[in-house]
Formats: sequence, C-alpha cells, structure tokens
Amino acid sequence: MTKILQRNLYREVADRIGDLIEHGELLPGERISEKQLCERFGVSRTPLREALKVLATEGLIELLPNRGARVVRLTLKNVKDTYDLMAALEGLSGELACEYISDAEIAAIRQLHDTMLEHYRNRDLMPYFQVNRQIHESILAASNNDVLQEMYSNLSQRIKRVRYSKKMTERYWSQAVKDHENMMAALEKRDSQLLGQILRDHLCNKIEVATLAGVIDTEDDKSVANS
Amino acid sequence: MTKILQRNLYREVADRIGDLIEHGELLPGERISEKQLCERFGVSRTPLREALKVLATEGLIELLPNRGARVVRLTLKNVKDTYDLMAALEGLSGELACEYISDAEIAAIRQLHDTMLEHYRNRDLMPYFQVNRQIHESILAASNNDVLQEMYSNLSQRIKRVRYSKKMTERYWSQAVKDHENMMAALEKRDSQLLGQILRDHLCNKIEVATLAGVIDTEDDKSVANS
DNA sequence: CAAAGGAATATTGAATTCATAATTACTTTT
DNA sequence: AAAAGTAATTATGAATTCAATATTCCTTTG
Repeated sequence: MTKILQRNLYREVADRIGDLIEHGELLPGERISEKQLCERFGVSRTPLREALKVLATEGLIELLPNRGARVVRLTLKNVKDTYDLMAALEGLSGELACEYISDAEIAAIRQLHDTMLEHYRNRDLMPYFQVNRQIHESILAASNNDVLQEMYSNLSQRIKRVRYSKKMTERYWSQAVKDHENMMAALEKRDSQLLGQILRDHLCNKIEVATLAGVIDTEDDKSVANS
Repeated sequence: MTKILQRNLYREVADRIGDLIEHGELLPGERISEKQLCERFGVSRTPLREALKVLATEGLIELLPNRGARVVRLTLKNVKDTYDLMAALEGLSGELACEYISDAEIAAIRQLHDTMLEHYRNRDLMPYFQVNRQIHESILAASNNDVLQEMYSNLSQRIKRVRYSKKMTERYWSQAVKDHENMMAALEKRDSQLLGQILRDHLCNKIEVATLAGVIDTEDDKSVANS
C-alpha cells in the first residue's frame, strides 16, 4: 500500500512484484491483474507494464499476448534444470576463485566455515543455512566474474520460492558438511580443478526429487504453500 | 523503414534493435535516440521503451536514468568473463547430452563432424565455422535443459558482435580440430565426465586476448569496425 | 435445462499527452 | 574571447487516453 515515489520506477516496481512472488502473495498460474498492482503501488500502467516485461525476461513471470501475465509455474524438470545449471556455475566460481582469491579472503571464508561447523554441531538449521549461503556467496564474489554473478543471481531468484524448503536428513546433512571440509581444503590449496569438481558435485547443488515433490507448483491455479 | 504491424510489438522492436546492435548500426557508447528509432520502426515510444528495458535486462544495452540508453561497451574483461561462463555451460551441456542423447542424434552429429573435417582439409573457414556451430548447438539441444539453452543463447547474443571475428592460425585451427575428434569420441562412448572436461577446456571457448584486442570496443564513443 | 449466441463489461496493447530533467544555444560579464 | 549564467529547446519519465481483444453475463433456442 506504500506509495512508490522513487526514480527508476519500473525497476522498483519489478523488485516489489518479485517480492510478492517470492512470498507467495502472487501464486503461480494465477492471472496478474495490472489494475490491482497499479493501485497497490500507486503507479500508472506504463511503468508497471515495463516491469512485467522485465520480469518476463528474467524468467519470473510469463506474458500471454492479450491475456495478461502470470507467475511461472515451477515444474520439477524446470527446477532440476536450474539446479544443474547452478551447480555448473558454482563449479566455475570455485575454479576462478582459486585463481584470484587473496589470503585475507580465504581466511574470512575459513572463519565462516568454522562458524558453520559450530552451527552443525548444535543442529541450528537456520543459522547453518545462513552461513552456508555466505560461504558460497564469498566464493562467487572471489571469482571476479561479473557476468557469472549476474547469471547466478538471476537463477537464484527464480527458484527462491522452493529453495530453502528442503528437509535435512542427518545423513544428507553430514555429507554436506564433509563436502564443505573438502571445499575448504581445496580452496586453501588453491586447487582450482578440485574445488570446481567438488562444487559441481556438491550435495546442495543436486536436487533431491523426493524433498522437492511437496513444494513444486501443482497443476491447479492455486499453488501449495511455499514458505 | 519497414513498418511493424505484428502483435507483441515490444518483442519485435527489441529483436530489431538487437539486429542493429549486432550489425554495428548502433555503436557502443553512442546515445540511442528514442525518437529516431520510433520513426524508423513506425511505433510509438511506449513499446519502444518497453523494448529498451528488456534489452537492458538482457545485457545488450544500458539505461542511464534521465540520460537515455546506449549499447553496452564490450570490454576485454567483460568478453573474457562471458567466454569463461559459456565454456562452463558448454561443459554442462556435454555432460547432460551424454545422459540423454539418442543413437540417431549421435549419428547426426557424427555426420556434421565429418563434414567439418572436410571443410578443415579444404581450409574453407566460413563453412567450417558454420558446421562447427551446428555441432555445438546439437549438443546443447541434446542436453535437454531449457534453462541452460536460454542462458547460453543470451550470452551468445551479447558477444555476437565480436565472436566470429577471430583469426585462425594454423596451429590454433588444428588444435581445435583435435579437440573435436576427442569430443566426438567421448560422445560416442557417452562419457559425460570426459566430454564435459573437453568442452570446458575446448580451445574455441578460451578467449585469445591477442586475437580480440582489435575488435574490443574502444574508449571513445565511435567503436571500431566490427563486421 | 444445457448449449449456443450475442451484447455488455473489463482488460490489454499502444498512442498521445503532460511533467520534469538534461542539453543546447544564447546572453552577459569579466 | 573565454567563462559563467540563463533562457530555449529537446529528451526522458510517467500518466492518461484511445483502440482492439477477451471475458463475463445474459438472452435465446433446441
């Protein structure tokens, strides 16, 4: 309901629609009413429609000519494809990071790594996820490849809705931690090939069909809960 | 000058502006005049501005608030980053292709491969490039990953301007052909790890700084020729 | 009562209009 | 004549208006 009065209106609107999608206020398959969103954001249809076109390009919504916009339905295949792609990108980020990363940056990641282990020992799932994400983001940042970061960020956006709803079994979790031990070792040796390989195969980058079955968008217009 | 009268106007306009960029009619750094393009395409500013926003999202142009749009300047780093990324994507496409490709599809690629060798023997550069591209596209298609294909296509678009202006030295060319021999063998064995590795390291995916120095966008507004 | 047809309504697509910021051209001053 | 300041012009940003396509709701017909 808060009125937007910033410059780059279309980008602002696009971001806010993105938030609505992420938080499940706009459901997959459901028609997106331009009028409704205009009123909600307090803008005219011009910047709103620009935002819709941008979001369609980013792959978050799809535009049906003369029949409005709707949130993209995340099929199992779609999510699997995205995971595969993100794994490849993470692999590349690891390879490049080894070439460019400074000792200080490695030390910072080592810090994060140890913190994460602490959270694992305490079985603090949410803090674990948080620090885990920070580690991967740090490696990505160290890759020194802007295009890579942009692409990864876009893919991340697309599946945010379903990503962190994974359930962690004990076996799964301990394997993920082992992967991270190996990652850390490879990074400290600056072994780009090895780190690349580990990240490409890293458990978190491999989709677990079973764990996702429950959060994938269903056939009918109303999606299941996806918090 | 041909008037556009199709539906999905903004997409049509975006594609045509993309063509103008590719063919060097719009130069990097140069300000893009909305009025001029509107007159050229015979459309109003509304769909044109939508197209500009989409092209900015696709990374072909950049929008400066209140100061218009301009074609993205391809720096050496930018192109290198894109190449690295595309190499990783090709690697993934190879891995996935090995899992999904049919015997018939392999046979088709073998055909292309042999044709390409013929062009190499005759030193027919352009036909060689053409068939070479077809091979890579076939593998990409066989990967059965739509998200991957979409992203590859976007990256490809971004650097089309400078991509096929590479000069081929004899040494470079013969190595590229050797790579292809190995690719073909890995594919026929459906050795996903091997094919992935080969494609990631494939010569054509590694930027040759020297060969690109001449075609990269320069500092001044007028770019060098890029045909 | 179900299905088909057709007006009424609502929604989208695109042009136009209005407001505001940037650029250019023209003075004025030193 | 060069620099600075100011008016005129132009370009961009966003709202509004107009046109065309879908959708809804009601009537008609079998």
